[in-house]
Amino acid sequence: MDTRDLTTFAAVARLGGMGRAARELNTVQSNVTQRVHRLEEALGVALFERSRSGARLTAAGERLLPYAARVGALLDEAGRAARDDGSPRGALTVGALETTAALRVSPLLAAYATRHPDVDLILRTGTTAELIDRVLDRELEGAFVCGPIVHPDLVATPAFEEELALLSAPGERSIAGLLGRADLRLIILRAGCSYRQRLEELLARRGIVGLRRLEFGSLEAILGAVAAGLGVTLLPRALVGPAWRGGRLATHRLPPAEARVQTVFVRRRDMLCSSALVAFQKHVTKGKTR
Amino acid sequence: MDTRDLTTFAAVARLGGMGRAARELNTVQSNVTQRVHRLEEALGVALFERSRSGARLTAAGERLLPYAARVGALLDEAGRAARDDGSPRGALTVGALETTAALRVSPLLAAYATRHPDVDLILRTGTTAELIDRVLDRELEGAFVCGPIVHPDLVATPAFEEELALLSAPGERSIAGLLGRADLRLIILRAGCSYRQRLEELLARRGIVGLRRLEFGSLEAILGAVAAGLGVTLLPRALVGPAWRGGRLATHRLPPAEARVQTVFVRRRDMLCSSALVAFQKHVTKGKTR
DNA sequence: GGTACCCATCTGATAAACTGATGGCATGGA
DNA sequence: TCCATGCCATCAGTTTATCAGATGGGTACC
Repeated sequence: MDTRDLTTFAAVARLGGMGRAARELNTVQSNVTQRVHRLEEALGVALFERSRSGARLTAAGERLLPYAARVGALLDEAGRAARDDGSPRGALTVGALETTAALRVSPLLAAYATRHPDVDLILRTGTTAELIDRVLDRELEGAFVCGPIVHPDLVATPAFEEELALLSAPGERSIAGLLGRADLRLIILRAGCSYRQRLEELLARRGIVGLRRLEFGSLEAILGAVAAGLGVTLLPRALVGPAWRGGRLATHRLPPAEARVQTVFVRRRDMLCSSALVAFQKHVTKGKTR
Repeated sequence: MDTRDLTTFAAVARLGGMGRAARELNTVQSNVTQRVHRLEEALGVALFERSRSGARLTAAGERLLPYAARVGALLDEAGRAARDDGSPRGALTVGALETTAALRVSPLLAAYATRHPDVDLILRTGTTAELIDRVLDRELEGAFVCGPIVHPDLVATPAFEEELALLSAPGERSIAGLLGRADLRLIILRAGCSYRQRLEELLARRGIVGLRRLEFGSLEAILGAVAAGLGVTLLPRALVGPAWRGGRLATHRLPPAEARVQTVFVRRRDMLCSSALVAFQKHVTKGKTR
């Protein structure tokens, strides 16, 4: 069973046809047909049901498909393991929540980049759910997400602890007074944001439901909107930097049980830790205890 | 990275030379050289240190080697998964302790063979340690061994419960009297036998250490030796069948804490369960509750 | 009854792998 | 010292595998 036969097989399965797979693989249809045939002959089972509209996986094909991906991932990992001589280098792709990226990761990356100049750092941002999907798909070696995370294929290590606070325009001093306003609106970063859910739970516990939502694409935009009196938001308190302190924003502290949120670093349990990643995790831990 | 490149690489690593690998792979040395070269070029690292006496793995080669085995195992498993349509067939290779094989597995296999005629059953015997090694090496799909087994890569399910008994030649009625004899010898099956250790622990608790040991290759030989008065042994009580009951052997029952031993069925956690194995485990469970 | 799209098959061209021979090199024995 | 041995690298010729492109059969849809 050849590696390329498997990737060809996977492409046919994914695209639902040999011709389409051929186009994607930059080859011709007859070639794909031949590879699939050879794979079927080697296995002794039919992998596709051919029809006028393309090729559909048989039961045997369905069983084989996950292995194609696993073999590919394993070969990838083998290459990285062989190349990785213990000194961090190459690309390190990690993910982070936008808030974590803004608040914690920048200084970390700066120190890391200085210490390990041979590593090309790539930082992707997204919501907890998006980042976890990407870690599971091996697009990211790891990610900072909103904890706690319990997943059989993931390892989570505590990285940071944040204190969330309600932010509003200045003027209202008490949370109760703030939340009592009829025209209250929630300002959130994006649809799947972990803090959005926390904010809604927090309000629900106070009997407030069904509020209007405003969605903004960046943290600065959110803070600006809050300062302009468009609504309230829930964000790490430390995120409100000096530029926003001087009376432009009001920060309402919450009881510890609601305020504290842990940011964890997750990675696939079965995936090789590159030296670059090991060093990165060391930096994170060092930064935490410091 | 090609599959054959990896197997070639593994052969060179194992045999310590390209020429030797070529002989094993039924090809010529120049070919092996070429494959290794290509692999090294693809990875960008040297995998072997060439010398007059052969080829030795570099650090990068050491890191790559385990992946060669893993990829091979995964491809194997992929093939079996694709072929396995849910109805048990093909080869099923399991292991068992000699005592378990004699006492429990034979009737099980008979019933299983009748129920699933398309399965070629292969039973290997050995000690617990040997069998576990073979399961870990994927030479066996599973094995009956002496429990309890705790291992991160293995799953163990209880299969049988045995009552061990001290066996001796007739004449001595009490265990104390039996063990008090100065010329006492232990008769054991083989070096790594799990019951041997239990027997020695049992004697040690009674202050008896440093006894002579006799080693025999088969259960029948052991029972014969015991009957002939050569020494004592520790075996499942049920193993002493009718042929040995009529006064030729004395069975000394032990307190439950020492007598009870559980036989478990172990298999690799990460390995595909073939339909033949699933059906086999079902038979085992059925036999247990019956 | 075209037309479009699908897969299977065939054929010649191209690329890759394989074989066998050769050479360099170090070692160990006569 | 010299030869035999065993090792790997390299090269050239052959065989094999892979590829691209064309063709044909089949079905669905217009």
